[in-house]
Amino acid sequence: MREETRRRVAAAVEATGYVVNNFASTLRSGRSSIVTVFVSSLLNSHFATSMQGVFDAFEGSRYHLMYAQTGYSELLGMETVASMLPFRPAGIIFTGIVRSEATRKSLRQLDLPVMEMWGDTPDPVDMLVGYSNIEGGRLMGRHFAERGFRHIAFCGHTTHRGVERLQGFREGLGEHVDRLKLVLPLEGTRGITAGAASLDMILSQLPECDAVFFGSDVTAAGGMLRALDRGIALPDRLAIAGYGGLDFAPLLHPPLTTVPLEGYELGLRAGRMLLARLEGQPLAETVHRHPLHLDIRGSTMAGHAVERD
Amino acid sequence: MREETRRRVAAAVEATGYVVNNFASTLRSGRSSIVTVFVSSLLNSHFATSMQGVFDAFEGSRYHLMYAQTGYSELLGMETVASMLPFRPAGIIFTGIVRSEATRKSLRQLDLPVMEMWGDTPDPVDMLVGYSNIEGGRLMGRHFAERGFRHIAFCGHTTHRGVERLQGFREGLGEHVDRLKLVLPLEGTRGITAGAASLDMILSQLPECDAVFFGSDVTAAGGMLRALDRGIALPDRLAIAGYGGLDFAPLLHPPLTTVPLEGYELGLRAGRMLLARLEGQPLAETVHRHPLHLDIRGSTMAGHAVERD
DNA sequence: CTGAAAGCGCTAACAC
DNA sequence: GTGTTAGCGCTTTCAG
Repeated sequence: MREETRRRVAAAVEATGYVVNNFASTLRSGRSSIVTVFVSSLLNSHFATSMQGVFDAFEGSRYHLMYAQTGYSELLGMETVASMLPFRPAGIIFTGIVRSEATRKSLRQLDLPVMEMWGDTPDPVDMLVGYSNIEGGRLMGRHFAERGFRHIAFCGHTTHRGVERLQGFREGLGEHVDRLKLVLPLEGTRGITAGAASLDMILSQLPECDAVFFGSDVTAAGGMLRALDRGIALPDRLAIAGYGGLDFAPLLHPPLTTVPLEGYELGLRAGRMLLARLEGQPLAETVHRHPLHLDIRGSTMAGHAVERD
Repeated sequence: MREETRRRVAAAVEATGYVVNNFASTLRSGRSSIVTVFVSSLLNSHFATSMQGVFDAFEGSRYHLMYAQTGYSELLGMETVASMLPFRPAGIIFTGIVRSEATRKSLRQLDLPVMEMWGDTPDPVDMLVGYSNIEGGRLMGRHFAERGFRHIAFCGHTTHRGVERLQGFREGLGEHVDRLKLVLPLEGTRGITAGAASLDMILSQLPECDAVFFGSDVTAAGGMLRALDRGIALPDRLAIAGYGGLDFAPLLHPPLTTVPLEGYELGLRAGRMLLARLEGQPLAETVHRHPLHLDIRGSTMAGHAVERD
C-alpha cells in the first residue's frame, strides 16, 4: 500500500467513525485478548489493591481484563471457571489458591496460562505469586516469644489456608509454644464487631491473657477498641497484633503491630509474569513467594521483654 | 427437537468438552454482552467498593464487566473511551464525571447507555448516580457553625469537582463564613503524609486555628497524627473533620467526624439502573443523587458550642 | 507488493 | 417442529 493510499484510508476511517470489531478479528485469528481475573471480593482492600497491580501490569499491552466473581468459597468449582470460557481467555488469574482438586485438574487440561495469587501451595496449577502464611505466623510467634508474653491467645482462621498462620505462629513461639493458652476460631472474613466480641470471649476464658494475635488487622482493631472501652491498658496490660498491614494500622492507638502484605506489588508481579508468558518470553521463575516482614509498633511494645527467661 | 435428541446433544457436549464461542455468537447476533467500566484507580477504596457494587448488580445477568483505566485526569479524552469500542460494549460506566465537553458529545453520539457515578453534574451524558458534594460540604459547614468554631481552616481540593465541597462548606457556615480564615489547597489524591504536612502549614499560617475540615479522611488522619505528635489536644484545642467515611474513621483517637460515602450502595444502584436500561425496562429515574449525612464523632466535639453567640 | 477469496463459529432466516 | 443456508467483519492465505 502506498503512503498516499494509507493516508486516504486513515482519513476515511476518521470521517466514517469506523471502529474495528474485536469479535470479528478474534473469531478469525483465534487470538483472544481477554484475560479473566477471578476475585472473591473487592470489598477486601487487599484484593482491590492487587487488582490494580494486575491492571497496571497489563496497561499498554494488547490484553484486556475481564472480571469474574468467585465468592469466598474455598472450593471454587469448575462451573464458575467454565462460565468464562466462551470468551476464550488467553490467560486466567485467581486471587487466591484453587483448592478443588477437580478444578485444578480441569484447569490444567485447558492448557492456558494460569496464575494463582496471594496464597501458597506446594503444587500450583501453573504459576504462583504469593506469600507464605506459615512464615508470616512464624515471624509473629518469634516476636511474641521475644517480648516474653506468657498468656497468649490466637484469634483467627483455624481451618483451610488460615491454619497455616496459626501453625507458623506455633513454630515461631518455639520452646514457648505452651504459652499459647487459647485458640479462638474465627473463620471467614470478619469485621470490627467480630473482633470486639472476640476480645470479650478471650478475656472471659483467659482472664490473665497478656497478648493476642488476631488473624487480621480489622479484627485486631475491633479487639483494641473493645479493650479501650473496658479500660484495659494497651499494650502494658494486653498486647495486640494484627495481620495484613492495612492503612489504618499505624493510625490506631497504640499503633498496631502487624505483618504487612503488599497487595499492589503482588498483583503487579503476577500480572507481569502472566504477560511475559502470554508474549512467549522465557520465565526465570514460575513460582514466586514474596518475602514477609514484621512491622513492630506500639501495640506489642509491652515491658515484659526484660523479664524474659 | 425431541427430548431424547436434546439429551443426546447434551451428552455429546459434555463428552467433547464443547464450549460456545462468544466471539462468534456476538459477531453474528450483534448483541455484545460486555459492559465497560472506567475506573481511575482501585487503590482508592471508595472506587474499589463501588466496583464491587456494580459487579454484584450484574451478577447473574448475561453481561460481563470489562475493566478500563482512566487515570486521575479530570479531562478523560475520547481516545481512552474509543480504545474500548472495538469490544462493542453494550453499556459504559464511568467512576466519575466525564468533564471534557468533546468526550461528552462523542459519547452521546455513540447512542449507548452511559452511567456516570460518584460525582455530580447538572447535565449528565445519560444516567447519573452520585452525591452532591455541595451538600456534603454544607453539612460540615453547618456542623462547624453549630459547634462555634472561630478560626476555621479548610484543606483539600479547591479546583474542579473538589471546589464544590468548599463551596458547600462556605454555604453551611452561613453568616459565620468569615470564621473560615484559611483555605489551604491540596489537589489530587493525597496521602497521610500530605495531611500531616498540611497541619503544620495551617498552624504556622493560622496559629489560633481551632478547627480544620480536611477534604478526605486520609488527609484528616494525617493531620490528627501530626497534631498528636505536637502534643495538641484533640478536639479541645483543635477539632478535625474528614470526608468520605473510610473504615478507620471511627478507630482514630478521637474518632473522626466525617461525611460517609457509601460506595457499595452507589455502585449497586448504578449497576442496577444500567442493567434495567440494557434489558429495556422503563426507568423511573435516570438521575439519582444519593442523600448524605454527617457522622459526628469525638474529633469535633469540642466545648465551644455552649459559648456560641 | 497488491488484491481477491475463503472461512473462523455461530445465529437467524428460510424452506421443508 | 426440523434441517439447511447465508453471512456477521475480520484475518489469513493464496494468486497475480
